[in-house]
Amino acid sequence: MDLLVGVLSRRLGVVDRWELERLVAEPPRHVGADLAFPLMRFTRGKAGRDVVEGILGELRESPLVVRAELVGGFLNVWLEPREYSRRVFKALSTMGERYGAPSSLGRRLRVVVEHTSANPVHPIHVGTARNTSLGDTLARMLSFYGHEVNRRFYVDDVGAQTAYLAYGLHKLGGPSEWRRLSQGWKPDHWIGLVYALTYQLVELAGLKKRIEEARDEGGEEYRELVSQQDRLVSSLARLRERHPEVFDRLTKAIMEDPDPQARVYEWIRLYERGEEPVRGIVRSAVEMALEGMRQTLDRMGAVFDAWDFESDLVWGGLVAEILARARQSPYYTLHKEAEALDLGRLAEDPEVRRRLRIPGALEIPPLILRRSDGSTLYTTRDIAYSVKKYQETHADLIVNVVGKEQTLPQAQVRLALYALGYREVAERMLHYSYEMVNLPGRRMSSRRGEIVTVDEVLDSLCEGALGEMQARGMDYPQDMREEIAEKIAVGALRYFLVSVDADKPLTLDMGEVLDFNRNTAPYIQYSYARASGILRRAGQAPLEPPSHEPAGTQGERWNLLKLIGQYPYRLGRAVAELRPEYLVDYLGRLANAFHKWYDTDPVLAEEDPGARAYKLALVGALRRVLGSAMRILGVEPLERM
RNA sequence: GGCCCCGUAGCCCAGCCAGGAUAGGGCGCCGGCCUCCUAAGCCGGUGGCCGGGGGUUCAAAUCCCCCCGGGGCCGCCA
Repeated sequence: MDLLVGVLSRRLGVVDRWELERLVAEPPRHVGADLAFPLMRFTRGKAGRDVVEGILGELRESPLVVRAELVGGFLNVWLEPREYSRRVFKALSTMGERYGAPSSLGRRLRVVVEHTSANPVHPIHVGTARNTSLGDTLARMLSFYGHEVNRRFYVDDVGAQTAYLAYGLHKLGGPSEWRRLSQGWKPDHWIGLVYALTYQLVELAGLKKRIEEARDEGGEEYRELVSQQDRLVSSLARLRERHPEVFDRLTKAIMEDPDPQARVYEWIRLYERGEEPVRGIVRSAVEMALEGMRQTLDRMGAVFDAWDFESDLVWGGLVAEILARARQSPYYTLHKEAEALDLGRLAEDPEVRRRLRIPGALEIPPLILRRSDGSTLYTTRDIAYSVKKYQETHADLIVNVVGKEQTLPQAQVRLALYALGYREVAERMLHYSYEMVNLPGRRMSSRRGEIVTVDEVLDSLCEGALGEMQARGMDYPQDMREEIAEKIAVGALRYFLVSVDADKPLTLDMGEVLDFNRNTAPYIQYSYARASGILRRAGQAPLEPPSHEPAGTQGERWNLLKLIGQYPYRLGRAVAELRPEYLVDYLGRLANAFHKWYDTDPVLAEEDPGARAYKLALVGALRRVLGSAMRILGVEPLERM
């Protein structure tokens, strides 16, 4: 690959290696070559003939090439397996565990990856799990590649949701009483229940009032309100079953409150101003939720360098600073009496759109910064947060893993930053968007308390893995079986969630994920376990580069070797384009090539000592590459399964 | 209504940005392979107007235009 790109670059006068590298392809099977390159676009006209001859001549001189020819505009190259093998093993031995990463990075980038940032009022659900899987995988990819990565979780504790939660919790007593009531519950699950109950009860109280008022008039509106009430009541009835004591106490307390809705709105403002006791109550509530969420994130293998509280941006004055700047800005405007930025004009500049990656013809409505009651909006605080992320890290790239549905607000944040003079920040921000995760036949709603949590999904996957092990008669001790099942479950979920283009909606069919159907984490883990088994039985240190390569580096063995040699390029592309699914695709191919070879060419039964040593080294190389790519994807390599 | 994303076998997906060889995988279905390194594996078979139409090009799944279908966004929510 390096050779080919080098020769092409010289002969074609193309300086951008990346441009050439991306075009190097796998030739169709009927050709039988090892590498292919579409030359036709570079060699139009007669002048091309000399260039082609030059390329072919130079390639043929290399010890790495046995054959090179031009067919139908394609440059096809056949590699010399022994020489190729020598080079791959050399790279493996010099790079060691870092094989796959570049030996010298052009420039080590500082990258912020903000991900997950789930609302601290309920457990993490499967949609968020996609965010976590993508974000953590991107971070691992970049970090393995040699970049400096800073992983951040944005705690969205300002606004209506935490106010509802805190208001409800307050009605139940203080933190010690919360602990008592949540005995036997995972903290975030209990929090999620209290949040859903509080939200619906407050809603119900408001509804009752409106029904009272509309009673005399009757008619369509009245009937609509009553049917809304019926839906709420039946939803509440389902929630009561989960925890009758909490339900009864909350219902009593909230219904006694003359105007719960107004109380909650008041709490939003009080918290934003940082006033006690609301401040303390909200913080304790959020801490409790985070405690539970952290357990789940640990389970998924996602760790963070920083937990940034939204409220700190408000209390610390950064939000006020943004507002002050906005008032000085030519884009400042009043939108129906609320302070706003009119970014439409700025967004018309094609140069700005390009630099800030504003999609297509996306129209930019005015961005409200502050409600008429003086409280700020999420997006306003997000502008401040972006500034903070940059000020603390001076990152070259700030990746925000945020759902697709926030495309507009994300674009508004970048434009606002640009308009307010934070141009560097704006240009370095990347909205890494991903589509929703659907569940067949279920609509999730955290307000109704109807969500499918990551914990449930992992438990269920764990059970499935245990069942499979049982069916296969694995006689490992119980605790070992459970440990393996857990690693399979986490791997299966993470692998699945990053396996398809983030732009595509994903349907998480529990049956399908449990099926472990093909290019799945367990398939890869199984390959790793197989390779480990061979090396274990061989009882020797793997990856000693063989003193000589035996003849017969061909067929399945050759395919496997070629794939192992491709790891640096595959990983390089995945990192450059931030596409973890490339790695998933690669792992699937690699594991498949190994299984094919495994089935046709025994390692341990090989009688020729040189050949045996070589095969063992190949297994060792495979195992290292598998392990490396798996760890990047957050899939635990398993010695046995 | 405006805008964004998606549409490739019965089902799921890669390829599209940066056009090139006979459009690749997987699941499912049918049929094979365990006296031998883990059968969560391997082999064979089955299945495609690449949503539809037009255009650009020597060449279109890929680029442009129109249309259809699915999802999302357009809030003093997040």
